[in-house]
Amino acid sequence: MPELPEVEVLRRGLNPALKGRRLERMQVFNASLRWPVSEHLAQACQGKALLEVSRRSKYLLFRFTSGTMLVHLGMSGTVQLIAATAPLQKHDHVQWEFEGGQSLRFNDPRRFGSVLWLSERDTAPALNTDGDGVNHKASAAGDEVNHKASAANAHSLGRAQALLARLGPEPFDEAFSGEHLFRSSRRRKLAVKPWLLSGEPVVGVGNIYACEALFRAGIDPRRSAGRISLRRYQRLAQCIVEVLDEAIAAGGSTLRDFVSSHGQSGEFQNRYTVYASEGKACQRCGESIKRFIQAQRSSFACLRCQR
DNA sequence: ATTTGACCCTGCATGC
DNA sequence: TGCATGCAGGGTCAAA
Repeated sequence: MPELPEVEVLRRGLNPALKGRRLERMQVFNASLRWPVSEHLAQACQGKALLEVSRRSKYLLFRFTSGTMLVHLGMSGTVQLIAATAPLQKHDHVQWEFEGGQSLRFNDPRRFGSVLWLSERDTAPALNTDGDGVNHKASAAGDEVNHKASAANAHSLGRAQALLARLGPEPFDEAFSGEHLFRSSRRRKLAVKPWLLSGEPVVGVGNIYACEALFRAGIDPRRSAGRISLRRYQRLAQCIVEVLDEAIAAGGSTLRDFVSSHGQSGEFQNRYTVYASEGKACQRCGESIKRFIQAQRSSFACLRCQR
């Protein structure tokens, strides 16, 4: 479901409702997500005030006074504001009850999502993931009963840090530009579309918006990243920002199940030019839109307009 | 060092 | 109606 625009729409909906409120209780109904939800997570954030909901890439970051909770929605995850007493739905896995009766629920049929914790100490500085990973492997190998719980906790902690440490620039940051795309792509043979999806040159761009941005920029998704000119990358960078901006303004894309924190559907799916449009006429030239597979993902393009 | 393909899991649409 | 198949917005990981 969620690429950057959808996650950003959620973030914007959550802040007015939850910012500044104390978290009274966190309940885990099903801990088996992408990684097990740490048993210590609830204990770490309960009773703390939520300072702000922010976003990095496709991760929602709930900044508490004591640390940060990271929520990733995977393919099918949603978070919804709801009354704490509302009946549980199928695939509701986690609930956070805030003061004043406002609650947030995490629902995810496919369970590709994750809920992880970063303690205050590790939140701000420390991008020192190397030493971290080694330590946790060592302690997990030791595996005494006494240390089991803390090792599991430390592991999920290192996990969150590692996820954030590897990310490329945000598309709306100054660090992101055509020059950046051009420089970081030299000698890369990988096709430009899977390269964009890798999160290395830019984060938050998923399958839909990669297809749409490449169409706007007139670039064939199959072209090697290293064989695209600076001029064309400048255009692409601009198109990526444009597409994401427009999608956020439209409330995101609702293909199956995406809804905002208040249950609103997005509208951007009505403005796709190529995504999910196989066989339709290209809006620019009338040629039939083609679908093909790259890195196990569907790509859509007009092969006359995109070179 | 890059790049690939298998895999994580459920739900839905399609065709037989 | 049931059943098998293929597909889906995310990402990790081992192996080539």
